Amino acid sequence: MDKQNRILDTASELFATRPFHKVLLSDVARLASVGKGTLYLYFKSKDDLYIAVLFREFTILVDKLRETIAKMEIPPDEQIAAIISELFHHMIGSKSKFEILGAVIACPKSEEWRELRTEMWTIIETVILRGVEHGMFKDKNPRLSAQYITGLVRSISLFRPEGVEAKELCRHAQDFVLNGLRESN
Amino acid sequence: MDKQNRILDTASELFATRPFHKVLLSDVARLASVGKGTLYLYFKSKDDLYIAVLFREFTILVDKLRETIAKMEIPPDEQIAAIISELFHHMIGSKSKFEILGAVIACPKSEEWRELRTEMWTIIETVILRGVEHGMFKDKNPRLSAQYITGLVRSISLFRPEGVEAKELCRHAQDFVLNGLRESN
Amino acid sequence: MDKQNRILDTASELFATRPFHKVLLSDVARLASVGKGTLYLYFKSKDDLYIAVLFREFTILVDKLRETIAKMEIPPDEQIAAIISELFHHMIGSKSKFEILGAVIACPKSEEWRELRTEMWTIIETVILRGVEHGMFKDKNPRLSAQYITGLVRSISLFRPEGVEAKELCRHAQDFVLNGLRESN
Amino acid sequence: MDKQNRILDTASELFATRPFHKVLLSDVARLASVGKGTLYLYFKSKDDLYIAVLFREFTILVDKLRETIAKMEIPPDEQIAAIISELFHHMIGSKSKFEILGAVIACPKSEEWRELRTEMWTIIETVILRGVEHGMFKDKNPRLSAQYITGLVRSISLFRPEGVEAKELCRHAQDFVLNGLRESN
DNA sequence: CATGAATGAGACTTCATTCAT
DNA sequence: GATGAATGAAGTCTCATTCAT
Repeated sequence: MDKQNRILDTASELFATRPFHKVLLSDVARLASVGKGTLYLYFKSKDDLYIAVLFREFTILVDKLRETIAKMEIPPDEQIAAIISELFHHMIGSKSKFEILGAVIACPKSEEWRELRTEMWTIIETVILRGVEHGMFKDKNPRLSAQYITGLVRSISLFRPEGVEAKELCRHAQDFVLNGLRESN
Repeated sequence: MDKQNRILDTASELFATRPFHKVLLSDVARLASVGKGTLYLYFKSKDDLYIAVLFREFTILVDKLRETIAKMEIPPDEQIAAIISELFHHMIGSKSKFEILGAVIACPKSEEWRELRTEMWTIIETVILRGVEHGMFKDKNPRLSAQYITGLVRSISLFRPEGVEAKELCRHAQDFVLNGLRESN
Repeated sequence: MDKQNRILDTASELFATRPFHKVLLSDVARLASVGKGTLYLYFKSKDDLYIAVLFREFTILVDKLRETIAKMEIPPDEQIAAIISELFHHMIGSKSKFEILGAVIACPKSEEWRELRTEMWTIIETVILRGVEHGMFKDKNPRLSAQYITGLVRSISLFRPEGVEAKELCRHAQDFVLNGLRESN
Repeated sequence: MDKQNRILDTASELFATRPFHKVLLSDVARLASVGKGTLYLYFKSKDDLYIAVLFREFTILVDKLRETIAKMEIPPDEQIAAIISELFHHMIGSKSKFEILGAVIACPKSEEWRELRTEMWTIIETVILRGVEHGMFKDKNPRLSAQYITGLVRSISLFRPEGVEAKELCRHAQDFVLNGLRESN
């Protein structure tokens, strides 16, 4: 793997495990097996590296979501379920990503970021809208619902209750969301 | 006000506005109008102060929730709506709290913390359970639903979509949740 | 006991056990059971307290020596032996005093100090001189020999060799010194 | 000279001239013409630097002694005289070393230290033993006598009496010690 | 007299960043 | 491009000293 990616991987791991100011660039360099100066060949500063890490993490997630939707020709409710499953597993799959995605907040309001975040929600929103068109869902503001989904999944991924199987957890969330979306009466 | 609280207030304000390592203890001291050394009379270290701030912030929220429930003799669904409203306004009321509550994660798993988090969810859970008993809700795992609610509110508070009134935002979230909880057919 | 002496005792103990900058006035106050401000009623500063401690320690030693000589009407060589014994036991009696007496160096060259140190040596010198008058010793510079005695005792008190009885140690030193003093041929 | 030694030299100078807590690392850095952070590349802490300084100082002395003995094929009594002279001049040569050697006490009882101190005394002891073998000295415990010598020299180096030439001072000490060592009757 | 909460100057130390190799 | 020894600005924290009670 090239140096830039070795650095990103290492930094990703570290930023995920501890707060920003506890992540030392010397650690990043050592664990990535590069010289400390090398970091500065690829990233302007520690902040820059941090942003790059967050951006890559987030991009990966959005790409996954996009793929999930793209390759499935199935009804909207099943797609929502699939999205939730995807988000959920992405989160618990690498415990490390929690901190990072939680930190997204801290990110500057650069256009890039807004776009990426927006894209994530738009993907979900689109599915909901299809459901509404099919008369399957009823939602006056699908964009908000899209946000609910991400927030909700984040919550249970982060503070995963003990004694509940991942599968059951995921299923429960799917039911809750679909219930919330469905025309109730 | 006593010094300890002056310090907590100031620190709360600062930790909320900028990342941990950009918060200088000299600033905290100056803005709280106390000597730098005084901070150390009340808190062992910067980390300790940070944790104390988070804890107090969280405690305030849980207290509010507890009160909200206690003083209302109304049906469970309205209580849920009230809780969501409370959470939502608490969050957007002080933009400052976002960062802090988001950071709760970073907190050590001390008993205190687990208890407080658990209590918050238990308060919500209890209301849901009452709804289930009344035949109003249907929920196989109310604890999870409690978590959904907090996660969901967090999400829309943090990334509040433009062009949507707070009231409408809140209302939409209430509908979504109540829909999700209600026996759907 | 009055506060001033409680403070001196405590400080003496602490300054003896650790280097100056590791002795905290808050410790002194706590262990002496007085308020921190009280220290400043009796001593101008930390340095002042330190000097006072050293001075008292040293005064006690010189007083002891003076008494030892005064009450004995015995030959000079036995007096020298007695002095060595006195010094030796004073030192090992309170392990604590080592550090302090070693630190005498640091003391300002105030008259008081010079006088006290001089007096100690003069006491010993006088005994040697008597021995010389009796034809028992031969010494061209008894003041120096007096210094040898104190330095020599200090050395073996501080780095007391293992496996050697105190009594034997003392005896050996006495022999060495007396040998050194005696007209050798 | 390499940076580590520049730092040690500077620190040696400063620690010798003033008490520990009056030695500022910023001064050390400035006088050694290195950055403040550089100090920490070579020494873990201020304490560590201090210990390193003491150790080097002491090592130099012991090396000198060793050389003194090694290159002389002369009778034991002259060797003792040479040792005393060496110790004496080393001490008064750099007034600075007093404080340092006095502080040896404070040093942790690490093996290194014990060994070095032991070696110093062993060097002297060995010479005395040779004297005993030659029937020139009589000493039941040469190790103790070795300690006397160092303590005694320290004493007169530190509190050097006024009006006495260095040469005479040294000579007197040599006589005293040799007298003490010689079979007296 | 006695106290100890409060102070703040300034110490030690860290770590992002640079630059000669 | 790659390195890591060197840097020094700036942070956290300590502790002698003060002063209102």
